[in-house]
Amino acid sequence: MVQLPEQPVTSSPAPSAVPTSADVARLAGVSRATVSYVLNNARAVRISEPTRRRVHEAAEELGYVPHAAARSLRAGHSRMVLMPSPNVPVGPLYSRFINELQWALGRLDYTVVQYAGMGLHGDAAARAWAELRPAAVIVPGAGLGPRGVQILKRSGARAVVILGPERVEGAHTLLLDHYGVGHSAGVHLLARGRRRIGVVIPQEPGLEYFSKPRLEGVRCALEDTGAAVTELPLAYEEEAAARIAARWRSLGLDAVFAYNDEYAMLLMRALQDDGVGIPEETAVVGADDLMLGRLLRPRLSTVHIELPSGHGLAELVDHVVRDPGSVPEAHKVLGTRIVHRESS
Amino acid sequence: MVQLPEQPVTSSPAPSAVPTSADVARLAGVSRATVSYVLNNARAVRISEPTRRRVHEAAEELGYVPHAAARSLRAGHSRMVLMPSPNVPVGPLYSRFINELQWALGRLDYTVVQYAGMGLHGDAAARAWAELRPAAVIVPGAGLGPRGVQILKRSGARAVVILGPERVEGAHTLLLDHYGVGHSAGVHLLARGRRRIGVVIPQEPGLEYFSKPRLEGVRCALEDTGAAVTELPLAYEEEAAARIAARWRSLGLDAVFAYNDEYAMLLMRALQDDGVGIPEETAVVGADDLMLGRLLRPRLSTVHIELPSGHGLAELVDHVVRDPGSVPEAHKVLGTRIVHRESS
DNA sequence: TTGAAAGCGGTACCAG
DNA sequence: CTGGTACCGCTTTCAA
Repeated sequence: MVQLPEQPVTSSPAPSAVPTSADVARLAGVSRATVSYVLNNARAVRISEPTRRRVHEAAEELGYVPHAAARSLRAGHSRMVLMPSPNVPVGPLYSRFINELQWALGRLDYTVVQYAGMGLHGDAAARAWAELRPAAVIVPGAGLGPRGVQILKRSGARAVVILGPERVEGAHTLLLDHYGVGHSAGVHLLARGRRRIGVVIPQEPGLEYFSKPRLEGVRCALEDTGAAVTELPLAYEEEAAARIAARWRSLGLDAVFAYNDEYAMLLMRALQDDGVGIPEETAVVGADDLMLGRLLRPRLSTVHIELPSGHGLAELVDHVVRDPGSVPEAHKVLGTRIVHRESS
Repeated sequence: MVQLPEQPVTSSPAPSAVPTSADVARLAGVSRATVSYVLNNARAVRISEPTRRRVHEAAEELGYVPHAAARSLRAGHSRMVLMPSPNVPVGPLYSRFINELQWALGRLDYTVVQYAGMGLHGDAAARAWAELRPAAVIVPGAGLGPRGVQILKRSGARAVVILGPERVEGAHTLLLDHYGVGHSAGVHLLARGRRRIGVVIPQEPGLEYFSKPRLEGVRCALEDTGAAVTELPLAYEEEAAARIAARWRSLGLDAVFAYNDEYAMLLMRALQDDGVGIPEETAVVGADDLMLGRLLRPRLSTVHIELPSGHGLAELVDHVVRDPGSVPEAHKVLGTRIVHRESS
């Protein structure tokens, strides 16, 4: 057997070439199989201590890092949980939830990956996600239909969990009850004796998925009560708020549901600057129960939203991955409750 | 040639098995090579129109989605940009920047992936990222040293860009000048005639990477001026702020730099509730130039931070990926400037 | 205890 | 114009 001089025997490794397990094997003087056994602590097979050491040293010296794609290709499955990142600005409430979820999934040994889809919609997006062959997909918001779910399932996703406004065939849905948010606010304002209620509609694109059901919830709460709803389009800018405030008295409203606490702060400030008394003249209710609501004067009444715990969702995902069908398309509804402070 | 009855000829496809390009080929009655050519619009090869149609139909019928791992394994490289997601709560400023960056990279045909590392630190984290063989890595914050950079580079990353407080050997660094944020605030308060300056230190874990350099910046600005700094540890809770406010006059401070606008709002509210005059008795300066600062009364002075445009950073990444070395370890410093309003 | 070899799913070269 | 085939890097039987 002739030794081909692929590389000079000097210790300088091939420059700018990514080391593979074969390189490690060569350097350690063993086979690739042995390298795999050692680095994965294979329990089914016993490798002598000197060999283990040589392999580890070789791996260390070369700076070897296994290739995840090759591994999961061979394994036929991965432990990746894919979460398309919403391309709308998300609030602090939601990002805390995401953080918690990621942490909990990490503890269950999943690799959580947020995927920036940029503008892909519906089935095209689903196809792009499916290319990564994730074990599970967690989709926030609307935009994924039954077809998309099927694409994901057919390409190996064991769990598809949707955090959205409505049930989707084939997926486990956690209903985010934005309708209920508006409903709570409406009921509350009604109980406080208000009858002409404004509802802020954010003009920022991407928020309509949330704002429309919230509006609908208010509408529904007021049905057959003699109270009326007025839509108030509002961009998140001081000037826009000032314009609304300037014509406030002509609107003749005695209450406003401001979509969330941040828009509530924006509008409340503009109203106060124009001398509108809160809550005497106009009651204000926000949503999300952020810290800033407690810091306003008067303190802001708000709709507290009970997101599922990231921990709980992580366990749901894990259950479904391990045994799809064991959890029966559980679509839970999430709680909302009014927090009455001083602004209403 | 005998036709083996692998499947009954009924249209029901193999259940619960992920279709591969081989399945598509079989169904279309062509070879895998042809399938690949058709689905990738290979320009070097001309495939007859009828064949193309058959392949597309077969792919459609099976719900075929290519396997990204297999593809990039074969190709030897990917167009993935990996961005470890910071496990500290990020503000709206930063998340807007991230969004913009993801969008811009998407336009350049990169697949942006945010990776939740959960608790992995330094080299271990770098190794976990390297397993995915990304074309580029964008690391926010500190925590990645030269060794980690080398691990990434050795495993094929063409670009490593760090958004952090200090230069790291081997990586392209964009210095986020938190030191400068504090410095701007200090200089401003000094110019307004303040001499005894408090600096809020958030107690939330993970924020020390930002708060320490900001504090240092204030310290440095006051050096040899006879002015003095007092550290004010503060958790993001009303009670904590109230406790500080209660002993405020005993602290004898005439100004405070509140880390950012949110902490500024928290503290300012507590001070006002205790009757401390702002800015007469105590000047308050925040940072980040958030909308909420403009909504406070008095309006909040703040340090505006000039983040790089996501677009610009995306182009930097792209340049480095296409020709590493063409961009000389560019470490740019980001601008800060004071926005003087009413609270100081 | 270790090594040889067969694939996982795609791509791209080379023949036909 | 299309089919055969050799890889990419890794795991995992099966033999030695």
